Amino acid sequence: MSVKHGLLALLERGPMYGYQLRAAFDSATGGTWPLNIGQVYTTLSRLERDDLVAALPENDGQRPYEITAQGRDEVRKWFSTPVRQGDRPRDEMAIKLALAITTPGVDVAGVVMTQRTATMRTLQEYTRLKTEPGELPWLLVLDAMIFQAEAELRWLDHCEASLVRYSPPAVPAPTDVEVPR
Amino acid sequence: MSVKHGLLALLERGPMYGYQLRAAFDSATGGTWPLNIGQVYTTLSRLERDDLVAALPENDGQRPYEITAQGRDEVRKWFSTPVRQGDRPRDEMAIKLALAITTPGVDVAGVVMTQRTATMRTLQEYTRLKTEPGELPWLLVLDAMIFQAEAELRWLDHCEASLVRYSPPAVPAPTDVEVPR
DNA sequence: CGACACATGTAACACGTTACATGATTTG
DNA sequence: CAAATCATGTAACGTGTTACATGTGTCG
Repeated sequence: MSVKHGLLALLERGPMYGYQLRAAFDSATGGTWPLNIGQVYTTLSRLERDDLVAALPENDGQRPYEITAQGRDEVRKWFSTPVRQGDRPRDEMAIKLALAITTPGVDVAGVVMTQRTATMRTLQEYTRLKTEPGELPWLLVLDAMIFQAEAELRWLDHCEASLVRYSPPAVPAPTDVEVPR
Repeated sequence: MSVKHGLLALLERGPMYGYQLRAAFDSATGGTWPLNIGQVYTTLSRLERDDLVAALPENDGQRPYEITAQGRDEVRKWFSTPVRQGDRPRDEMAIKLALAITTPGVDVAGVVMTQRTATMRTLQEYTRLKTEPGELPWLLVLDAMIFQAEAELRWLDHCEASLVRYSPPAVPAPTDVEVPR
């Protein structure tokens, strides 16, 4: 529902057409989740169908939309309702790890390490982006991504530690035992 | 793709039928993202179509599926490939906040506060669940949720602080100024 | 002119959710 | 027997992605 409500919120600033909406969305979120132009049009059609936006007369090949009263209601509701845990999509990494543990023949530590490397790289890229100038909304989005990536790293480390405790190494550490010869 | 790959990974333990798969998935993830039974069947059909699983002969009204060699390949690939930032769904809260800032007439601090309360409650529930016994996979999933919620809380506080700096209160704090009477 | 950006749209597909229909088995 | 649980499946819908088709305007 992020795209639907996002476009709707953008239209509260005034009528806009598809391309403008995409540009505005991408700019507000700093291009973190670039919007496919095709989806803008399909979403606008659905919003129009539900009477949340209305098409204005075509002009110069451009087809601006304006938000309706019902659309404004929807936006107000969106902003005043928190995102609940149940609304969120499944956390793929959490699922992957949970299943990796109980799937025979999977190198769980490897899975953790691979993800750690990838997330680390992502975090570095975000940190680099932080040094560049930007508007407040985009800076906060960036911070959200950074906080999230840091949390994932902490979690991965925590998992690594738990796994060691859970399944001690199959091959014991070498000791000073007499070897028959 | 979490469901598709999740079911596939479960089938590596041995053939299972729909109901078993749902139970196994829910148990592994501690019921955090309960699986709709309808989706299990539609997903199984698609997996069968793609030759990642094969249906075994029906028995007692139960229709178990077994994973194919191609399916095993897919699972191996899933476990050895990290979840990239671009794979993740859009962060609805981040989008909401970014747009709230630039949408006229929105009480941004209110949006932050509402979310903070909701996330706080969620975190408390997770902390309570932590005190109950559980298997390692589910405990780690729970930890992932906790780390995530904590990160969101930190982010929300960070946003609140940034917003104060960005737009100082319209009504200045009361001072000891002479009031005409 | 040719390439590129702007602009709109459609079709097909993947994934996920909900609701519904159907039947077998178990249990109070 | 009636209700609940187990078990399978289908249909319809919502959301999102990709690819494709089409046309206009601008600029080197």
